[in-house]
Amino acid sequence: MPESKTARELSAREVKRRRILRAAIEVFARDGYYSARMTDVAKEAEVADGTLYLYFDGKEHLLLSVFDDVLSRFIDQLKTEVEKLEDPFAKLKIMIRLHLETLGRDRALAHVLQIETRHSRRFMGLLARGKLGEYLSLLKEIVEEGQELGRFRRDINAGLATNMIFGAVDELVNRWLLVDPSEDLVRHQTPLLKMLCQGIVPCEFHEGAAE
Amino acid sequence: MPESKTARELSAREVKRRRILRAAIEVFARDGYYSARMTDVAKEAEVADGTLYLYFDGKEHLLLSVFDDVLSRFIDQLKTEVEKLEDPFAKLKIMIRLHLETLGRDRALAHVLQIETRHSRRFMGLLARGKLGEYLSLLKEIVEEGQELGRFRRDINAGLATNMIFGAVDELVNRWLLVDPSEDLVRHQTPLLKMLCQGIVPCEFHEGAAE
Amino acid sequence: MPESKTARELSAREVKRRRILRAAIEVFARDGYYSARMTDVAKEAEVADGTLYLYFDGKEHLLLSVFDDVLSRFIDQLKTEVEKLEDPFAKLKIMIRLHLETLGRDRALAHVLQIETRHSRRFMGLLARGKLGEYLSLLKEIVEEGQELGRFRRDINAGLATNMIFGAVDELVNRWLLVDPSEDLVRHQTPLLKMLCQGIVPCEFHEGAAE
Amino acid sequence: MPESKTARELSAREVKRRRILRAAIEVFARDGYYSARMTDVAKEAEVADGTLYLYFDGKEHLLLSVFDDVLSRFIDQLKTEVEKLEDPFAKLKIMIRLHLETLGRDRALAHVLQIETRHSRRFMGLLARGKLGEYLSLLKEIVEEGQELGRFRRDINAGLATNMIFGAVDELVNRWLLVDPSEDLVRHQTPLLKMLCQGIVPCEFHEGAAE
DNA sequence: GATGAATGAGCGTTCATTCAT
DNA sequence: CATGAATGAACGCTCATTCAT
Repeated sequence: MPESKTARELSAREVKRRRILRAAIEVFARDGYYSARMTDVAKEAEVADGTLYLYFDGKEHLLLSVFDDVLSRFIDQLKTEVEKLEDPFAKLKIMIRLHLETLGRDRALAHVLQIETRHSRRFMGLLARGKLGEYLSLLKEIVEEGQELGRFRRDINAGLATNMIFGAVDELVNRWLLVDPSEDLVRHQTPLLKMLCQGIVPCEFHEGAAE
Repeated sequence: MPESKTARELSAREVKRRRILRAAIEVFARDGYYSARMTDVAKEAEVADGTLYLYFDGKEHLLLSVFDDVLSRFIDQLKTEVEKLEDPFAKLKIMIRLHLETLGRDRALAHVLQIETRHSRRFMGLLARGKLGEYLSLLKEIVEEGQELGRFRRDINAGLATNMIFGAVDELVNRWLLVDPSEDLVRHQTPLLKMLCQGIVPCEFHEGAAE
Repeated sequence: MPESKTARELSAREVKRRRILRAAIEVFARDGYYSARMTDVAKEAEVADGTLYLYFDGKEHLLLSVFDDVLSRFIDQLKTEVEKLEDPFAKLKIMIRLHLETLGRDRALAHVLQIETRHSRRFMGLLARGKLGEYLSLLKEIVEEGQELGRFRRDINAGLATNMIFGAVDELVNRWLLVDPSEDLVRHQTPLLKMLCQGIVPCEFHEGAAE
Repeated sequence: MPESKTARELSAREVKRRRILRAAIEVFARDGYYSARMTDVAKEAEVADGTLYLYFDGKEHLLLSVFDDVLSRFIDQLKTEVEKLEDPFAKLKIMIRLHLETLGRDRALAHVLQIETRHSRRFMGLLARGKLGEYLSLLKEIVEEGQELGRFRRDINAGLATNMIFGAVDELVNRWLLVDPSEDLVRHQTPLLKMLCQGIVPCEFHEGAAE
């Protein structure tokens, strides 16, 4: 019976699924996850309320699916791009650029990923152990590879470095969303990368600052 | 009328206010802001439900007050400590240490500040324009002062540096809360500071990485 | 058009109808009428959801049909057996025996008939005016016949006697379902019949008890 | 704190509780348990929707409470009356009379007890193990006492006799509700009692019928 | 006839907030 | 000031039924 479904049928289902996810992004971004009503998501997706539940297990699962779906595609893209490169520094550069580009071109999505998905410990725990963890692993691998090649400092903890890089980028997106909504997010890419690589203290003072 | 209150009366009021705030921290941390019920906060504070509204304007104001109250005291402490110091680098160091210490000694509080207060754009906007903004300004001033003195790189954007520093510390606290709950938060202080100052790339490669 | 159907076609339809009815009995018994979902009945009957509506007008009609179908066959059987007998007492005996046997061999069915079909006045009214009324009439006829022949007391109201007999048997089935699920239902047949016939008071006290 | 409640306060609470229970009886009787909406019960009781939940745990608990409350009072009354009497036959008589009188004077209540509370196995199980079980025990004790005194047949099973008596009375109430709504329920008391005591077969035929 | 994806009306329950005491 | 009983708006989810294929 499932075999009788043609590719076109499956695709029709997927199309509707995407429409619902997109609607969820818009509505969650507009009203906030808690204030958003499922009926409004349905309206935005132009389906009946009940239809949402044919595609997702409930409101929370819908939010989780937005996150996973987007991050899955993002990670796939990232891997493709990263594989083309040799230099860990270049890899790091492309990761930051794609991160900023992806969110910078879709405010609603950025809003949902940065804010609405972080509303509870339980939910953040789910994310951390899911696709987000995968993203961070990818980042960490690049750092470690760079350390092995001697391109990145060997005396730093790779996990901590990953943490700093992600924290800096993440916070940048937050500022963009909350404080400078009109600015161009990607323009910070180069200066941020440079700062992450070189630190904020000139080399001649590294000794003193190392203390 | 308020003037007729004696110091002891005011203090009694303040004591109860603090008790409610502490109760809110515990309950919000335990149940999450949205799941937490005002009646449970009242129970924890050992006051009647209605009494909460004699001290705070509502649930959201209570959360906001937790944030502001804690941050106010934190900022005061910070200013006192920072004023004692001359070296911008030392100032930065003390800021990070106090940040990690303050949250590291109080998980419930950390949880509320890191997670529960970030549930919506509107709320985060409020925070950013409030005490959090003050904290970030303080941080930025230190960076700028360091730049003027030549202790920090002059070719970086102070705002962006502030962003990076805060993002790294903030993310570190997040990881501690969500992933390594048993670890000691403060032990990352020195390595993180070093990494922020020196970057992740050895000085000899700075040219290449600066690109 | 219906005439053009061959016997085999009708039979195929009837087979599916029966399969759905049986599925309904199982699912209603397992989950209760209100909690039962039509989709589960369909699944149990191995037909599509929509197919149910080609055979029955809806959920309530399905329940009603279970009742009517089973009772129709039961009444037919009863009439056949009763017709063979002359003695009203023997007729009463066979009725009680068949009643207990039929339900005693099919818990799911018993459950649906005893409990699920009695959930509302409207529904019970429908039943009382339908096949159940027919069953009670049959019972009443036997009582009246017995009275005419002098085998049953003439000074009792036939309707009331019918009521007592049915009530006693019905309640016996209920106890079996709810309290003694493991017991053998039919073994009560003889003692119950005897009690219905002779009462609970010894003949010598009938005068005093008649009062 | 609870001690500070005066008798008048407790009574005020109890008064409201009763008002809600009465409203539930009316609404459940009118619309049926499943169709009845809590908001209508609230409206009938002239309280806010939420108030219902300050007195009862939910819709099902409300129904259960109707049953338990009424039956508790009924059983208390029954015990009082029964204690005054010596003769088991007289005790049986008063039980049947009170049963028919209590329900006969309150159709809505009768409807809820007879029909709406019997909507599911789970619910009937709850009832059987609760107050209803207590009522049946009381009845059984009377039968057993009568057997010991030789007033009731010693060769019958007391449980089965209890079953017959209750079944007959219960079914009588059902008929009254569903078929003869205008009739007087209590007028059947004496003939029913007589029939239960003497059976439907004249004494001279008892031998043959006993078979 | 058979299918099963889509529909959308319907409701029990929660809980922040109020206000009479 | 403090209390806590009462309020009532708000909404996620279910599932019987329909109908295009």
